[in-house]
Amino acid sequence: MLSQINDKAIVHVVDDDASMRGALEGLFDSVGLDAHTYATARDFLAAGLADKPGCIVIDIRLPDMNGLDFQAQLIDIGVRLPVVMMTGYGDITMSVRAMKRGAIDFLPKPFHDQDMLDAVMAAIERDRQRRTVEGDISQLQQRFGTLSARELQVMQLVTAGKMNKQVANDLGISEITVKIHRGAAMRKMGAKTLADLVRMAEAVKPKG
Amino acid sequence: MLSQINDKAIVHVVDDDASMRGALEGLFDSVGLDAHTYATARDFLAAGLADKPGCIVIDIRLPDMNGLDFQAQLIDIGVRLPVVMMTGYGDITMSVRAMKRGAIDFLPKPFHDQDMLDAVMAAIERDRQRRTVEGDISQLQQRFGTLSARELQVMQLVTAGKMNKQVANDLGISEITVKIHRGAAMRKMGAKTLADLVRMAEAVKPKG
DNA sequence: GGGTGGATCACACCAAAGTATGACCCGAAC
DNA sequence: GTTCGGGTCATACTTTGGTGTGATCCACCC
Repeated sequence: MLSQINDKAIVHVVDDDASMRGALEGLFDSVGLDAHTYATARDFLAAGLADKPGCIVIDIRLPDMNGLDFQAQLIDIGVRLPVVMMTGYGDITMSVRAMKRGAIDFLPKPFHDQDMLDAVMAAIERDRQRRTVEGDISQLQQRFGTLSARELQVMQLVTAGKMNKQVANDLGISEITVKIHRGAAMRKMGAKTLADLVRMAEAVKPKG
Repeated sequence: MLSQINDKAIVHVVDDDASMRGALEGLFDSVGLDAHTYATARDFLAAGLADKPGCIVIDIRLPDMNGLDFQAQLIDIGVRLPVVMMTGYGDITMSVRAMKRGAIDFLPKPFHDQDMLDAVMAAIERDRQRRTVEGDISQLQQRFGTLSARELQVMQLVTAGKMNKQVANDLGISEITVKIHRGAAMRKMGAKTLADLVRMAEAVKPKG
């Protein structure tokens, strides 16, 4: 799970045109990128590699599904791989829709190899950064998971700025018990100071 | 400065076509939006309204400047108004470039009135949200400005999790002096608790 | 030259935080 | 039924935090 961050990035190419698949595979190989190709959206999903680091290059015209719909579906099912769209017959409306949904680039065919490489490199970099940030947060969330119900309550009130006695009052328990839970929360979270704990609480909160 | 947040949003329309300017002005008026129109990029800049809330609708073809270059220039000179591009002859490459630079939408002419209104409404909302967030931060930064050099140093070390005696050691002063600066910083920043102060420090830091 | 504000520090005192020891209750798991 | 973890609490103690009073020094400004 955490090792994914160090996995080598994979470039997934989804295009019904076999010659294009071959050309792109050769292009990515030539710069040392690991490329997987698929003729259909279904093939990509069946491969089960959607959680690994990398990005996905999608042609607008696919046998089983419109490329834009595929992009939307990926978002729906939680696949966060950055998308590079390409097409031979697209129009402005399509490109704008893809970009609004967060596509890294939208390349009309024929494109220059370098443009595709630039887009893919940017996509991989974005994916890497996202995984780094989310990895840190999931690590924190994991630690949060080790907190007991009481410890979590106490921690929330403490990081909100309340004093031990206020927390005790709010929870209907004694101050000494609050201190115990507070200390336990600090230990479990790996926070050496209250400032650390506050930052941890802030980092996890906005996520959801 | 802060009152801008409550100012009414202005929709700036930059298009060399007088009939289009008139049509858009009528469209925006019809939904209660305050519209200003300009024939050239220069005219817009001369109006000096770039800091007020709102958004800007730009035609790709302008007399004095390409619309994409205008968009890039706005970014360069720090105008953060959300951009809606429109064009009668654009291609995919243009639309992608505009979207990569953060345009809200890119509408080929002729467009449906509703599409333009949707884009402008989304642009105004984004502008509003940005101003809200940045307003909060600038308010904090203003308070930071009232801190003396020592108070700022102490606050930074304190929010980093150091104890008063550690801060005293780091700065080569006595602990009692640290307490005084610390208390002054709390008062000036309007922080009732250390947790508040930590959050303020966090909110200002990532901005830069 | 007197006023202002920043920085420094001491002394004293109280409030709050943090820790250790020991204890009890309870439910779930073995 | 015994063990284990969570939750509860008390007593006692030390360390930090926070405030007030009073004071000195210095730079700057009118």
